[in-house]
Amino acid sequence: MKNFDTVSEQTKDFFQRVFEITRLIPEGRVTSYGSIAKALGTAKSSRMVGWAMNASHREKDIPAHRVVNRNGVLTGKAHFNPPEIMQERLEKEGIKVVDDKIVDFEKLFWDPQQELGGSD
DNA sequence: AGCTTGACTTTGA
DNA sequence: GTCAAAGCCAAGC
Repeated sequence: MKNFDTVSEQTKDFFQRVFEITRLIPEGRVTSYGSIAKALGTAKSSRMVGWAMNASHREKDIPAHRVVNRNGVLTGKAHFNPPEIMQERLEKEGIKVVDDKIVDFEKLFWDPQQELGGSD
């Protein structure tokens, strides 16, 4: 098991921001890597967000299962402890998942910028 | 120092 | 609508 202690300080800090937003995701809601990345101002590095989710395993309260790709597909399910956990947790929160895809994804989509910006 | 890989996104055909 | 390729940033070998 590799620790992310080898990553740069800047990257660690980046992870923390991703975790912070991921923790803000309400139950029954989901978001995409790109949206989180954009909320952080690094929309181009959506991969880095996914990478950060890998680091989320060393955290405990990171609802990484609420984070999917832009298609609403559970691309990262294979990276979970038991891969099936991701879908199970989503369904437990009231989210329907069919063929590793979230049903009504656009309706369940949660935009982090909406919370951070507070433009209401 | 250079090439490959990765929980992604966007654009072109 | 789907498929292929490029862009992107950092880590691993």
